[in-house]
Amino acid sequence: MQVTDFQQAFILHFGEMGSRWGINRTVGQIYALLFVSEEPLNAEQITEALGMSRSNVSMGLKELQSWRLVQRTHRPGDRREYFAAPEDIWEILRILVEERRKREIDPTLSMLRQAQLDKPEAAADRYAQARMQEMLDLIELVTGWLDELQQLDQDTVLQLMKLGGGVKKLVAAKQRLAGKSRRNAKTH
Amino acid sequence: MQVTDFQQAFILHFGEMGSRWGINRTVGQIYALLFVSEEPLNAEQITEALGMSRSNVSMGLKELQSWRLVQRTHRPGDRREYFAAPEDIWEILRILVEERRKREIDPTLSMLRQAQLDKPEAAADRYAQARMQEMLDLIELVTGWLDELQQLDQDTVLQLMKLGGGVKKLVAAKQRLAGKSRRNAKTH
DNA sequence: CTATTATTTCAATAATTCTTGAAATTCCAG
DNA sequence: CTGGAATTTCAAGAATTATTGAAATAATAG
Repeated sequence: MQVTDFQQAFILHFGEMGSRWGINRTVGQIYALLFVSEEPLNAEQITEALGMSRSNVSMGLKELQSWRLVQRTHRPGDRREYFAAPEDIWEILRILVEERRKREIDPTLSMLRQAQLDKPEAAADRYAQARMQEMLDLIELVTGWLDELQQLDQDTVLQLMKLGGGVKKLVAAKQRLAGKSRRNAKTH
Repeated sequence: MQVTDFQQAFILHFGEMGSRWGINRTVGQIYALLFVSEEPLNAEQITEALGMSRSNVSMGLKELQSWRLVQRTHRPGDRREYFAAPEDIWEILRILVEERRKREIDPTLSMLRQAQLDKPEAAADRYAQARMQEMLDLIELVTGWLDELQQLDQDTVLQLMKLGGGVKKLVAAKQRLAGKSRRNAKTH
């Protein structure tokens, strides 16, 4: 297996961006290669295409699997494993959001929730706790919303995004309706 | 300056998460300290509170400034600089989104756009180009939408997020209206 | 100006992360 | 089973990144 110059530019870019994305160069390159390859590739092919060691490829694939970013397949009469990026790019985005959230946000959520169980005496600590509460509320709001977006069908999300700033009118309209029907109800 | 145990838990957590967030331990700790401190702090206070070297604090503050995540202030009759995290946590989120986008996404957007200028002959390259186009379209859709969200006033965003999955009905309603008014118009 | 304090830069070294080849393990056809 | 191919693990070395103290620079009070 040999990569073309056209593919190479993409692969090298992903390798270099890798460090900013929290993966290493190897992992970035492997993923880029799989992403632009029409057919699944086995480890040997990846090794040859990228010019890195076989063990490095093995570790890189392992990491990509822990991210759920590659699918494993087999060819009949061939006991080697073949790897591919998911075909659907929305699926890739969904997985990325989920995994990054699990690694980069959830641990902090736990810590922030834990901190709210305390009942600090000192003024400095009470201020700190209030700040942490603000952070916790914001993260819960945003991640909760992402959860709901993920439940939606793709077309609704697409329409919402294309709507862009136009969503303001819709939300305003909704507010008026809600206000009307709640005029005699208890607000919370 | 000395941090309390309550603050310490938060600071150490941010230090450890730093590597996952693409900043180093030092920078994470400095930011955490500023975030939970009611008053702005000078470099000397930070050094003492976190038990790291003065030069490390200087570099860390420099990096946080490049992220626009700290504000510099002065006290009358004191020529030292004082640093603080922005008061408004939405502002912090907005800046984080902007800066991460600038560092983690924009370079890739450029590369993907560049790749679309090619007119590859080989089938493999044509497939690769199509995949890059898919990626480009998705990133442009999402970042374009984030841009529009940032233009909106905070209350609208808050309402939208609280709406959660309920946005589906709204979008569907909007679709019906649009369909009606476009029935005799050219679709694009 | 000058002395003193505040801040930054920089080169060294400490710490961490990445990459590799060799060895160990797993897998399966025969 | 057994032998060889496929894959993973691991320890060592390479490369990168983080941290520090010392020196240089900048800022300002007197």
